[in-house]
Amino acid sequence: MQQDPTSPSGAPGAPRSRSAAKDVARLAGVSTATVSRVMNTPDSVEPSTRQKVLDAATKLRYVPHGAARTLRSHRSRMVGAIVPSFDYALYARTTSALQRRLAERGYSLVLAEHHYDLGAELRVAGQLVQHGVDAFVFVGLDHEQALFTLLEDYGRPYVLAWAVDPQRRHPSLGFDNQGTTYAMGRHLLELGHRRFGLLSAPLAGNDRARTRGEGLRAALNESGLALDERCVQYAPIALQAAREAMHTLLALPDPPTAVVATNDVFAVGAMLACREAGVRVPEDISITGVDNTDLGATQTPGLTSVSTPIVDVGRAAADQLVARLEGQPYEAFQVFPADIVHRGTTAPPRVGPLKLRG
Amino acid sequence: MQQDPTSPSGAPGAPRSRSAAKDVARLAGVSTATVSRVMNTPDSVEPSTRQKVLDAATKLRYVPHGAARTLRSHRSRMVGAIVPSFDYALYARTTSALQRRLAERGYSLVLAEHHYDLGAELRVAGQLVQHGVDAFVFVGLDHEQALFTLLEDYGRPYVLAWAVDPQRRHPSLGFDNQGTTYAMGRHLLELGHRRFGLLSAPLAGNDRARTRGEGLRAALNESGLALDERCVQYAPIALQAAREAMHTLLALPDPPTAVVATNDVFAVGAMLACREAGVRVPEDISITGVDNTDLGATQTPGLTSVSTPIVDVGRAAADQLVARLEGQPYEAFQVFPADIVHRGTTAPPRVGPLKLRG
DNA sequence: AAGCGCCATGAAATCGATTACATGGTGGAT
DNA sequence: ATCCACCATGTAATCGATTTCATGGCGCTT
Repeated sequence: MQQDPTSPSGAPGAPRSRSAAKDVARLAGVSTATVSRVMNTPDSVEPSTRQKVLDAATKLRYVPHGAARTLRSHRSRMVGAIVPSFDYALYARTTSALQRRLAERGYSLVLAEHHYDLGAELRVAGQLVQHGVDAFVFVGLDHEQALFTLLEDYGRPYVLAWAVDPQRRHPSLGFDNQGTTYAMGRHLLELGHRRFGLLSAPLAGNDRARTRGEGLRAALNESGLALDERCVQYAPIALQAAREAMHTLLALPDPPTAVVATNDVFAVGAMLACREAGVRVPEDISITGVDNTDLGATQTPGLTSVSTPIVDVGRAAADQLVARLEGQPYEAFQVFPADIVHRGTTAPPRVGPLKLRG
Repeated sequence: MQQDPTSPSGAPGAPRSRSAAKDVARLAGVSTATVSRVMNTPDSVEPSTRQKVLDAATKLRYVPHGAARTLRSHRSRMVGAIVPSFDYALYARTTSALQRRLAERGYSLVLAEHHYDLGAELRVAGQLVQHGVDAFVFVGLDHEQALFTLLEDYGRPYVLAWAVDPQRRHPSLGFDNQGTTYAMGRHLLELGHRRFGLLSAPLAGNDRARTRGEGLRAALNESGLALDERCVQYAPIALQAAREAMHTLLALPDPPTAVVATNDVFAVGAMLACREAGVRVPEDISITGVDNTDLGATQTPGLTSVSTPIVDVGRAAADQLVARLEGQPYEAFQVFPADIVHRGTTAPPRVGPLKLRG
């Protein structure tokens, strides 16, 4: 099905006479300045004139030329969000909330991924600055210094989401990542667990993973316990990688009785590995996640997890950036609560040794 | 935590002296025309001159002004994708593949949702056209006629993804949606099922749901069977809605022995309902999904589903649009295979009546 | 050595809106 | 009745790059 590039299929090659402000001005018998005023500050123009302009604009199906507008006014009404990955349901939900809120306020969302590569994040941000994006949302606290330099050079407001900067150097909206796994650690300690595993994303450039790991360690330290480093596994955020990591843990001579995963994907991957190995959850081993996704909630048994306020974060990010772009007051730092959701994957530790199938 | 709008936190108010082409030109001792040529058609300028310009650009950290470039050249290097929802993992994966491929070719992705509202889709597309987006990806075949008019008026290439237009009026990349459920129907018929349920998204504006429903009906018709309309449930794409719809089906005096869901979310929602009602899958009832998501694959038992080639679709969409924007030949229509993935949710029908718990 | 054409480069018009400044008219104050 | 202020509107400069067109220089041909 080779298609000739000049074929009319899909859309014709040339704009079929896009009408510009001057066309509207001519038809309405006013100047382009007045057309512009009608579009931007309607109150500043006489109602009868305004109506003439609006009628003309409708008749000509006039749509302002965004690039021209941006060039002159230095505002594009586009907000960029650069997230690690669309593929993890969490980012998708935040992004969805963000986009919805922005759209309500007349802004568009430009979205990009960096696949956990902060260098890529910087490059993409540069591209978006070039496209004239007005403001940015980034995920987490870890970023290249050059990213902040870029944003300051170009005067672009930004907000970090999903975590709150303890030093308050950057506006940030999120929740207590460390608290999520700390709470899980406490819960499991109270159930009687003493030997823990940790399933984490690679730490480089990922403060969420790092602080979540620290949460568990903090809980253990409080009880005079420490994490055996052989029980710590790092893997990219994917079901299969988590599954393999869990198999490694299960193959240990003395496997943990409780495994804390820093997100639900890892936890579900771990459950998969347990199923394959014939290890029962929670009777033989307890597993917990973070983020409270449908993926975890629908497992058998349902995954005990922490509900993170990701929709609030998305909405708040939109609100903050729009407020800043429009010179309104705003809350630079906001912390939303994250609550543990008890389901069926935790129980007191098994007594006696773990028997693997096969 | 009120923040003064003029506060320096986050980013300073004004661009810290962005340098423009004329600055680079001055430093390199050339004209702005030459700077432009270095950026766009490097081969057309003397290597020594080119190097001087590049050095100057680096020194001044010159970044071309996208809006100015778009205004003059009528190209923004932005591609828009308007999907029903980010929240469904499928769209996220396609979008991810799309973005990655576009980024490789120097294009950015502008993303928006329409929440299954074709009017909203049209409005958002209008906004993006206004922002100067060069080309568009839409999901499915059902769209407002005005959308196509808009795109033609402004000469914007577009491609429909996730389905292939049987009349070939619009460039489209996808797979055989009807075939997915047809295959499931055949499979279940061969297992001996005669009484079917259908769990579907609302049909309005959703050709994927419609054709998937038709696939099952076609399979049944071939065997001289018909779908009992009381066994057809429509629900928004959400776990809870699907769960409730399934409870309705189970409460029927004569419930189906096999339920075909038009996507994995519905199927998993149905599995949830079965668990709650004490109905065993697949012994008491068979359930199938479409899209082969992790959500379905990790259930117990694993959901039998159809693997849809969504990553291929995303990549192909990027390739086609870039080719068209750059005047290269392209494939206007592409069909990718979708394969059934057998897991554990189908079995021959139970003999004897279904007993509900509680 | 003269002439021709090509290539690299510069000057200036241009894209389409916003906006600073200018202007004319209207209403209110005195 | 006069003057001032203000408001609605128009005129024209401007944003920053691309692109058309013009030009000068160089090499090649004969």
